Amino acid sequence: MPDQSKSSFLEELRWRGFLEAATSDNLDGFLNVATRTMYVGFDPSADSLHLGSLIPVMALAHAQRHGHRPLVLVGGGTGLIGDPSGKSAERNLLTEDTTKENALAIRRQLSRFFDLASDDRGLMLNNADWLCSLNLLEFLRDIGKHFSVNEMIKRDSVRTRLEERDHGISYTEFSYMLLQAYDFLHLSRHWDCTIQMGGSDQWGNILSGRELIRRIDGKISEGITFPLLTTSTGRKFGKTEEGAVWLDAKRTSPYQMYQYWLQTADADVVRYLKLFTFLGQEAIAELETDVLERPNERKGQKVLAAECTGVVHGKDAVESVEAASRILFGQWDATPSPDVVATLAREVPSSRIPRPELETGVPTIDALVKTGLAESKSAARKLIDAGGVYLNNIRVTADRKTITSADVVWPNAMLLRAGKKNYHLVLVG
RNA sequence: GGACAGGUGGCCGAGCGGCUAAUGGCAACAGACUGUAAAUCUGUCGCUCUCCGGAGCUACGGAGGUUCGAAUCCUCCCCUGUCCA
Repeated sequence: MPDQSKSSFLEELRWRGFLEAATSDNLDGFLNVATRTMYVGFDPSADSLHLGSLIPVMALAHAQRHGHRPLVLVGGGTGLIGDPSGKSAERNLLTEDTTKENALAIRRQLSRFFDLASDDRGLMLNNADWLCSLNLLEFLRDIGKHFSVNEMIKRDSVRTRLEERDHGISYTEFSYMLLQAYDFLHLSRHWDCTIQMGGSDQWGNILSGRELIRRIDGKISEGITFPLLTTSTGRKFGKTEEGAVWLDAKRTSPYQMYQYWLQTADADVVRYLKLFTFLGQEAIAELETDVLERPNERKGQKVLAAECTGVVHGKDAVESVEAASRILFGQWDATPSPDVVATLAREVPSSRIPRPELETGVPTIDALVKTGLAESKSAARKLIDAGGVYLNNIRVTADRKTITSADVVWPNAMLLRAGKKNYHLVLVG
């Protein structure tokens, strides 16, 4: 990892578009003086991060590259309470054991972005370790005393909840900001953590923590918030129709992740290159020109997809995924080698069908449902009617086609497709 | 605890005894055009079956009831919001 000066960290965040707001105008000076420890909180409700968490992850990675110490705070304690407004029953049932397991999985993923091997390079803590043993009376007396309800209810996040018709706010949720402020205080005391970063919705919480530290310990700490990312079409970044794009290959295959990045809109691609790759300013400027002058080549998207998928899943995975994509979206290969089929089988969603079943014939509709390309039989029927189903790249027409062994044109495999880009490889045998 | 207002399909939001699988908008999906974009146009959008004409089943917070017939009326319950000397 390149060793750059500490002060340029902020500059890097700035040109890459990470900076939404900062608590001080003189953060440069603050960062210049020493190696700073800076933390971001992560939610351990799943055993994997998804692309929505990528901005803070990248920010922490840049921090380490600039000589600072990233601190990952897993919200194991706050996760036990859960967000009362969230309807997800799952979240409230989180046990301490699950959050610990999840934290381990998340740690593995983060290690691909920055070094967590030694405490002085970067570290990961779980707030369950100090929140669970809190004593209510002591907490109210020592911490609660520093919070003015008058100010708390002025918070945007609280006020909208108070004013909105159908959402109230429970006492538990209202107290959440105290806990997060307390986290910051704890980290400041025990790990010399002086900076908290987070999404722009965290601004208020960050300020609370900063204020608490100032009042109780008389120390100065700072905060940085990141912009809320939306796609140019207004959709939430990192989500597809199927849900979040996860970093875990078991949840979202490298192929799917690669495809997600590849489908980035022209209007977003440069912004994403800055935020989600480690490419330098010149390299990105070059790609920007490419996107402007030859948008149809989608070079920016290709680099973005390769870089991002590469960090998470490794270079080999990228090569394999690119090969698969070439076959599916490039020239149709009527007689691929078994190698090519194997590559596809690794990257594209696939399933297996026994040859005897094919001898009797499988209705296309059933195949669509079984492969998950259609949600129900009637959906599959409608899909065929609309002309959106392809077997081995040939449109399946409305007649009731049965798939038989005669359709196995590839070595022990058939390619089923719904729409333009939903492929499913059916392996035979 | 009381008074009032609400709970309709992924979301918003109409309907307020039969013509309602439920207007409209958004989202989503497919097709055309393209660059595996965007915009636009067309179609689809509860489930199952279909000779593609349609047929059956399940749905309007939950459970009962009135009625030939209920998302619509009644009773009880649950949930949400607003207000309360």
